[in-house]
Amino acid sequence: MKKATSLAEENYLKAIYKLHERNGAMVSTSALAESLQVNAASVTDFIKKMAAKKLISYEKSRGVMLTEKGRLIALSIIRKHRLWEVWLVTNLGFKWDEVHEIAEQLEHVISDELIEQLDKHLGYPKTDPHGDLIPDAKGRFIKNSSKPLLDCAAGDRVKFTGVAEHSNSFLQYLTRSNIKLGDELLVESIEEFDKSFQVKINNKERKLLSKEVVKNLLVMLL
Amino acid sequence: MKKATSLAEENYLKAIYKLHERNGAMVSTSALAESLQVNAASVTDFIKKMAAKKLISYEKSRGVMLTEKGRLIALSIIRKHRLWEVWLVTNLGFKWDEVHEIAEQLEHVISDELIEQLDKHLGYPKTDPHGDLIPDAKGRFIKNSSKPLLDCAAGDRVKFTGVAEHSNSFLQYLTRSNIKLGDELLVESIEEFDKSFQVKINNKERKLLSKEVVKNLLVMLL
DNA sequence: AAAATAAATTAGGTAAGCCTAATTATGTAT
DNA sequence: ATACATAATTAGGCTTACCTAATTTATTTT
Repeated sequence: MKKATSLAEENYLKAIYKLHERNGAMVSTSALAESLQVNAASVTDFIKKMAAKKLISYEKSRGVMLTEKGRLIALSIIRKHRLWEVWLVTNLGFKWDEVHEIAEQLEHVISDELIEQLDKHLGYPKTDPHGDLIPDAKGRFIKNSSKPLLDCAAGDRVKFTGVAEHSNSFLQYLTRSNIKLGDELLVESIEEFDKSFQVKINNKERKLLSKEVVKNLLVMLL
Repeated sequence: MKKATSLAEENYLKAIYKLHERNGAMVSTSALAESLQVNAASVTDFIKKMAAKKLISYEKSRGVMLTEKGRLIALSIIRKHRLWEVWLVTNLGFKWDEVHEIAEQLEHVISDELIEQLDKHLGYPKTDPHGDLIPDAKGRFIKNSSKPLLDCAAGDRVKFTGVAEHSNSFLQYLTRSNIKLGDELLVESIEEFDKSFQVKINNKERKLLSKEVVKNLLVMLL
């Protein structure tokens, strides 16, 4: 029951995975430093050690990428994080904007048996409370075809399936606006000037959503 | 959300609490070293720092005791550990001999809100899967009057409420012997020579239990 | 292309929590 | 009370993961 990967390594791997997912290609020292809230010099230090362990590949002054080994560990952390989030929301009654910090701690608990039992207990969920996909035990996703609402056209009927922005302020804005995962949205019109969207939610309320909002709402065409 | 008490401190506090509970009075450096599986010199080092933080009182070469502050932290860790064990057994289907290591990790997750929600979710259990009492959020126990079966007399009818020994081998022995928490035990006879007990379980099976076993079975008179 | 700016790296340090080896206290037996 | 054994402490080191300051490398701007 010895720890193969330290807490810090797990956090670096997760951060690299997420930064790569957002921006593609190599992840820079400064991006990592910003994301992990540590000094860039510490990052340089640390990534050298991780490269020596073959968790990442590192091109000096150019950035890092996950190796397959590193990618699988990152995905297992993400899997744990998202399963715990599901549990916190569905079993303990937390709100979607309250679970991140707690899941950040729970994700580091080590026990394959635990996480498989948790998965089973939750009924093998495919997504977390923010609509993010949950990889399986082998790091595989069931990809879906969601895209930003911003990319939709007037007249489109879509289902709200996830968020591209996970800040509490955005999640709380959606909660206050009574927009929930799974809601049906009808794009009634798009304002040319500022790309704000007039939408009808669940065939009931009408709402005006700013470009900043529609950019961060992920939807699937119905 | 900064950590007031480090992981190591939490483990020292818990170990001191448990050693004190078992042996009373001051806890020695060597007992702590043995319990935590670290070198005695490391313990001396560490307890000096903890004493400086007023988590324990330390009398050089004599041992340590928890301060009220330290005791409350120790109890909060024990509370978390036991609540998680209840969850692992009742919700995830683990056996009573499979939960300790996982709970050792979960007990360090920090969130008062989480632990109170968990407590509620579990229906405010008073004991963990081994019959150990769960302190409330303020560190208070509802004391019960259990004692070792060894202290009982022939003819006593008792309920099996807990174990004094938590090793997996003992727990597994009980499982194999089909003796579970809550079972009713009738002491039919006691062998004078070796203090082995002939008991009848739930008014059905007869079993012979060695002194080593009856010493570690905690029971309440019915 | 040179100069200016930004990003990354190197060098040298720190704190936490552990270690071994050497020394000092304490408790026990004679 | 002295000698012996055991327990505790001190001294000096190590590793992990961070830091600051100085330097080097890469990217822009002029």
